[in-house]
Amino acid sequence: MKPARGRGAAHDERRGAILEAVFAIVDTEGTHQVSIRRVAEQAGVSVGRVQHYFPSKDDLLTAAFTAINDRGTARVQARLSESSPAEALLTELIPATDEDRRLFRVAQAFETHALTNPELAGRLRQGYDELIAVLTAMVGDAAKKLLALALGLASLTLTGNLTPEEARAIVRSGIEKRG
Amino acid sequence: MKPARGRGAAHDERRGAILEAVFAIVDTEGTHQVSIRRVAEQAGVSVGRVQHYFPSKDDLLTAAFTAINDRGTARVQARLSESSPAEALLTELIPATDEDRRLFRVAQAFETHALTNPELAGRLRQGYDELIAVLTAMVGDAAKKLLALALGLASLTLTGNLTPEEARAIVRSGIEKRG
DNA sequence: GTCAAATCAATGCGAACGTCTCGAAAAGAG
DNA sequence: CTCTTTTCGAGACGTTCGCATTGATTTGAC
Repeated sequence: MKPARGRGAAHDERRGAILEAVFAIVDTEGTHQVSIRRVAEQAGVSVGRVQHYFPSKDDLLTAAFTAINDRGTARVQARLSESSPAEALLTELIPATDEDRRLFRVAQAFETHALTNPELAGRLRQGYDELIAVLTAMVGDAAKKLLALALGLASLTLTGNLTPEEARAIVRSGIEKRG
Repeated sequence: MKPARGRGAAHDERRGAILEAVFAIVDTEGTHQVSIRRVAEQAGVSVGRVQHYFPSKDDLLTAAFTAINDRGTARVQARLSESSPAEALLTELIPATDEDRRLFRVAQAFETHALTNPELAGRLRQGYDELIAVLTAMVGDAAKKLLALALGLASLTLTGNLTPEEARAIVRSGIEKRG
């Protein structure tokens, strides 16, 4: 019936593989190149399978946006038990490895996309609000300022104007001055 | 001959009108909706005219990117003669009016687009480097930090997590602490 | 005036697009 | 086993895309 679907795991696996293909395309070729056919080709599956798991292109893009958002918040949540939470949290917002760069580039692409989509815009804003709330509990009124600093540093790191090391050093200096 | 083109002014005027149509579409519907036909419709001209002024879609998008970049730097340059240049410069990086929001949304869209286009990426990086150089002459080593702060605040303003007033107040506080 | 260049509307082409339908596998329930 | 449901590959549909071509009109140089 409803909860049948194979063994259950295969379902999520195949869904995830399709979303991975979306991320790969967005990262290397930009959101413009995302099409059902192109995604199917990248994932090495048929168009029919993509349509089965994501009935419309909008469903596909929305799911991809959600997955990226979840991955980002998971990344942040994983740092909340650290000894120095604020610093760990903020440095986690700076892309360091190539894999990080991929995640951030894709995230930025979807964030831009979300600005012209009311539903996604709402979720985007809510995600940042939650992050601000968590940070405020740690560092008080400086939360928004530190978050903005980290976001700006991440952006300048993606463009190549800053190295990840520079960016993280600046984040740390920002916390020390006004933790 | 070459420099003939009507009275000269008409040429640039019509070119500019087409680019304005691109901006309007990017702002309200996103970069995905930009097509030759859609731009022509938005501008109220024929497809042929658009093709005449911009032989390929890539030419059109590159010209739009350049125009947005120039508009942004012009905005910044206009502030360089102020009494308190650093603050004026940085607050100029925060969108306040609806017109500002439009400019920044379009700029962010093109910036994201540039991340997957080597040529545009180079120009984007160079633009920020020049801005960093100007700021460094004003406030020293704090330049990168302040620029990142302003960029992050602009981003959070676009998402609606901050009001322009909040953002500008935070920029000012950042300059005072470590001008 | 002549004439070449610039301008631009109209139209067609091939490709790619999102979506739908149909039927065949595959798999779990009974 | 049978049967129902899920899975999904193959193909066609109508639309829209970027781009090229064609020819008419306008324009400035002379």
